[in-house]
Parts: sequence; structure tokens; C-alpha cells
Amino acid sequence: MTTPKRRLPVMADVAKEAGVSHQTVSRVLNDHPNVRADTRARVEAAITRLGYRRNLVARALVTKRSRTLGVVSFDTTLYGPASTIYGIEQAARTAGYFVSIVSLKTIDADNVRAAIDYLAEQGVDGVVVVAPQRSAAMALENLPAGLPAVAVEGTHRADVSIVCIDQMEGAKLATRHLLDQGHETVWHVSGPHDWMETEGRLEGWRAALEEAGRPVPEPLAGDWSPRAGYEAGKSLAAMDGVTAVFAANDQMALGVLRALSEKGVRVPQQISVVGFDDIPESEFFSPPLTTVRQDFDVVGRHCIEVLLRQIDLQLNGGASAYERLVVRPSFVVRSSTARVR
Amino acid sequence: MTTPKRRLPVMADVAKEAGVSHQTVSRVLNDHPNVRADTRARVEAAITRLGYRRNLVARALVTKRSRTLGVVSFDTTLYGPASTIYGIEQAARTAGYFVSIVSLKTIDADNVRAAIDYLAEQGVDGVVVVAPQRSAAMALENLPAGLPAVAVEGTHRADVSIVCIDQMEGAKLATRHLLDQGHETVWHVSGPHDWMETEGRLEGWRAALEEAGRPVPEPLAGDWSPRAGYEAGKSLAAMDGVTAVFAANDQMALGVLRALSEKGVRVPQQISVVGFDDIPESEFFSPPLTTVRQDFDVVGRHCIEVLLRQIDLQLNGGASAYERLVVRPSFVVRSSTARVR
DNA sequence: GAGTTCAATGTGAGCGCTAACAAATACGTG
DNA sequence: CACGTATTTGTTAGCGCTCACATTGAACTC
Repeated sequence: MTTPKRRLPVMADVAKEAGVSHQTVSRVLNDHPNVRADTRARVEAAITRLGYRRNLVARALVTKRSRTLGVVSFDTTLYGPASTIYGIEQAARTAGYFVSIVSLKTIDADNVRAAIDYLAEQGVDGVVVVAPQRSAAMALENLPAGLPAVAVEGTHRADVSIVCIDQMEGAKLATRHLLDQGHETVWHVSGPHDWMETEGRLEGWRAALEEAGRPVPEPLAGDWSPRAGYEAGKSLAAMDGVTAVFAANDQMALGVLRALSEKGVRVPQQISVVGFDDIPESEFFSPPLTTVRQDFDVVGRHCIEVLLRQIDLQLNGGASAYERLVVRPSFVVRSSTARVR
Repeated sequence: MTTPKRRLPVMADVAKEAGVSHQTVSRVLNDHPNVRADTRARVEAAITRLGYRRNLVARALVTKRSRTLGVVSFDTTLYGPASTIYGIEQAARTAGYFVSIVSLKTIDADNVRAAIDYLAEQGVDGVVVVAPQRSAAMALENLPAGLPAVAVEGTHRADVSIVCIDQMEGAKLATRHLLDQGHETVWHVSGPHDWMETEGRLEGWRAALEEAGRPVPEPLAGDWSPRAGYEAGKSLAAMDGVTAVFAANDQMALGVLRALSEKGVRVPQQISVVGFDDIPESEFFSPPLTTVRQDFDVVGRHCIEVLLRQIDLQLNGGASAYERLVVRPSFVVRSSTARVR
């Protein structure tokens, strides 16, 4: 007894089984209208009988479209990137696209560049770059020939599409809220140097302070981690006259809260604290954190919209039109802020 | 002036440019040893001159290996899955593989099955299924013909490889720690029904209690969210004689902490709380959380190791040998637990 | 110097699919 | 019923690459 060739069935096998040509099978698979109903049924029956599954690789080779999108991101373990990617993936799949992810441990132009190249070789139809560092943005300078791309929070350049959250606006919301509560000024624990978010939030905070004619204290530099917030919080607790703190993200705000609590400083009675992001935990911090909410999901969806639009444009030979989509943050008031008495 | 054909260069173009055959170009690209150094140099020069990038899709078509791995996961926004996937991605890329991700919003066998099929069509060389629900595990029953797969926390079945964390052990660690501190018994806030982790932690907790001959209180069912922990915490605060709580994850522990704090119950003086996961925030909770650490990174790496081994085996025609890799959790003592006075 | 071996290169076929065109069949209509 | 016009199906070529094999030439051996 010879073992039958243990090969997966291909289109030709289905064609033979159904008594049609392989092209007809292809038509059925691609929902081509001009196929008689009974032929279609016969082909479909053959497909299930044989357990046939089409080979998208072969299809991609001839169509020159892989229906795969690449995503380059920094530390997908962080809530922000993770949520953005989740939104991207959901939107992409809904649109019939796969998502291939490269998450970078360290960011610099070379790294990002290499990741994009890597994805381009793989034949992705477009890429989303979630790498909000200034140095990463440089990698978008000259993309592989004609590769549609969209950046999240990327850059201010005009020749690449961008989806971003209005960081300045968010920071202003936070700062003004604190000022409205009667605080003389607001201290800031910033994100790491080189991040676009850091800069936006810093600027927004400063602008709000200056608009109100208030003194602008020296910001404390952090790195997004709770530990950095904790260290900053210890410094803040040791200083005089601090009544309001705006941390550049919720995790650092958590650290600040912790440090303050250890030093016996009561929040919000003695010091008010505001964060940024609205991670799921924030509502349950001690006290529940007042923060700026970013809708990462929406960002992810927008990315795909913009990218697909760009891919379409490319196919139809139109000149690329770069878009810039700004998502507005909202403000969530909880219990970590209070009026100055 | 006619526009030159705006086509990306292919191997044949490089071959012509370098004055060799396309095969030689292929050899250079694949580091074949038998190429003279100067030929190699000439080819490489031609490649950079033309800006050639090879088409991995075409390569995949003939080699029948896409060097892409599929990952199916549930809610990649959660810390656990996100970290696992991060580990998977890093390990895969190091091994020269791409990672294509499908993250599911809701889990059931059909969903998971469809995702796996989807990836199989795309031609992935293997899949990792990070879907630790019992219902999801069923989707691993009969995989697409010969598709190498590995499950994270998947199932107890013998015909699919599994990488998991010893949940029971972790739960025992937590429970025993509390018992050692002099608590009469330990209450448990469990994860949602149907999750493997929920069951493992529940079992471990119960076993530790029974081993010590202690009463086993009715567990409070949660859903991993801080809010569920918060609700459970309120119930716990209203009950008599509760001195120790083991929450099935850190987020729920955070909720418990919050509820207790609102009710004026002091942790750890009146009630001790232990979590599970060791998310980055835990160290900065109020109070810093004693918890069970899971090394998701290691899990991710192991997944890839096992999967690649399986892919290799398949190529060499060996019968598949299913592996079961158990990663041991560790215990982190912080300030949310104390001796009973 | 003929025979053998091995390294370096080239040639042809074909992976599984879709696009473009060709052929066959059905459907009206005067 | 012959004719044009859709509709349905089949045929051929080729996407860009690797594989198996053929060929060349240099390097040894006796």
C-alpha cells in the first residue's frame, strides 16, 4: 500500500473534483459575480470535501498585495501602545487585513528604519509607526519606495500622515483644572526627554500657567515608570508650597501618590494630583485619580482608516495626500484633586 | 521623455547589473558558501545601487515557509497577554521570524478556530494560542492539517504542546504565606469562570487551606477588573472575621485595597491582601502589594522555542512530540500583608 | 597529461495563484 | 432562425523566487 502524496489540496485539485477549471474555482473564492449558482455550489462542495484552503501567499505574489499591514511599536507592554495596537488590529481585521508586529526594545532611527525595511521585504501593504520619540520620527524621512505609512504622534513633518492626540490640549485641561481649584501654580512631573508626548504635555502645562500669569516651576523629569513618579513625589513632598502636581502619565502619578502617602502628605487635602492616560487602574488608586483620558482605541482605528485611504490612493495612481488627524482628549475628575482651602 | 517603468527591481535586474545569473544573486542573499568573494561583492554593490529588496512572498511560495508565526490572543490590552506577546515577538524576531497577531474580543471555540484558520491561510509556519479559557482550548482539538501549535495555559490535553505557569503553585505560595502570618483562613477573590488560571488559582488556594486543615470560605467571583475587586472588597469589609484576602490578580487586589480603604479598614493592620501577576504598578499601590510574580517574558520565549522545535520536527518528518513546559512563579513580599496580632 | 574531484556558476522548471484574453454557451429580437 | 449581445467558462502566461540539476573551470592525483 503506497502512502498517497500527503500534499495539501490546491486549486487544481478542487477544480478536478468539481469538474471545472481552476479559474472557476478562483472566481468562486473571490466572489466573482459571473458564476452560475449550481457551479458555485459544486465548487464549494468540492472545497469542503477536500478541506481546501487557499494559499494567500501565492495570491499575494500575483496581486502584489499581501493584505497585511505592518506595525512598528515601542514597548508594547505599556498601556498606551498596547491599546493603540489593539485598536489597530481590530480595525485592520475588520477591513480584511492582517497585522504583523515588530516591537522595539530601544528606539532610534536605525532601529525603526530596520524594522520598516524588514516589514517592507515581507511585503506589507503599509505600515503604522507607533514610536513617539523624536529620534524615531526621523526614520520616516525616506521610506522604502512608495510604502504607505502613518505615524502615531510622530512628527510635525508634512510628508507623512499622522494620527495623534492633542497633548497640549490635554495638559492644558489638567493644568487649568488645578488652577481653577485655586492653586497658585502647578508642578509637573514630565516624561522622558525626546518623546513627543513629553514635549506636548510640557508645553501645554507651561502655556496654561503662562496664560494665567502664574510662576512656572522647574519640571521634574521622569521616565513614565511608577518608580520615577515615586522619586519625584519624594522631592515634591520635601519642598515648600507645593499644592498641585500634574504628572505626565498615570503610572507616575501613582508613584507620586505613593511617595506622598509615605511622607504623610494627604491627597487631595494637602496636595492635588492629576495624571494622564486614564489607565483602567486609575479609578481605584488611593485616592481615585483625576486624569486626562486618551482614547487609544479611536487612535488605532483612525490609523487604519488613514492608511487604507493612502493605499487606495496609491493603487489608483493618485498623488499621495498626507493627512493629519488630531484626536481630542477628555478630562476625568475623580478624587485626587480638591479646592485649596 | 518617456517615464521609465516604475517597477521595483527584482532579482533578475540585480543579476544583469552585476553580470551574473539570478541564481548567484539568490546565493549571495542566502549566504550560500560557494560564492567567490569578488562575485559576492559585485552582487552586493549591484543590490545597493539598485536599492533592491527581495520579495519574501515569492520566496515563501517556493519554500513553503513564510517565516511568519501566528499569535492568537485574548485582549492584548491586559498586562499578562501583552507581556507574553512581547516575549513571543522578541524571541521570534531573534530567530528570524515575523509575528502576525490576531487579538480576539470575545473568546469561544469558533472564534479561536476562525482565527487559526485565518492565519493558516496566510501561510504561517505555526501558531501560538494565548487564550486561557477552557472554551478556547477546545479550538485546539483538530488543527488545520499539520499546523504546528503551542498553547499558553491552554489545556490538559496531551496532543498539543503547552507552556504554562504553575498556577496552583503560585496560589499555594500566596495562601501559605498568609497562613504563616497567623491568619486563621484566607478569603479568595477569583477570576472569571472558564479561565484556566481561575481554576488553577482556586485549586491551589483550596489545597493549601485543606492541607493546613483550615476552613475554606466561599470564594468571591470576579472578572480580573479592578472594579470587580472593588465590589468584592466591599463585601469583604462588611463581613466578620476576615483577616486575609488572596485576589486572583493584582488589578482586583487594587480594587479590594480601594474598597477597604473607603470602609476605613487598614491594610495590612486589619486585613492582609495578596495579589497575583506583579504588574509594574503593584509596588506602588497603597500599600505596596505582596504578590505572586509571573514571568511572562520567559513564557513567551519558551513558546517560541517549543514552536520552532515543533516546526523543525515537522520538516524533518519526525513524528510530533508534544511538550509541556511549566514555569514556576515566585513570590514577592511587600507591605500589604502582616502578622496577625 | 588523462582522470578525478570539488568549487563556482548557470539553466530550466515550477511553487499556487490571478489577470487577460479566448471560447463556448445562453438569451433575446427582428 | 440567424444575428448580435451577454453571460459563463476555459486557456495561457507569468508574478519573483528557490530547487535540482547541468555545466564550467580550476586544482589535485597518479
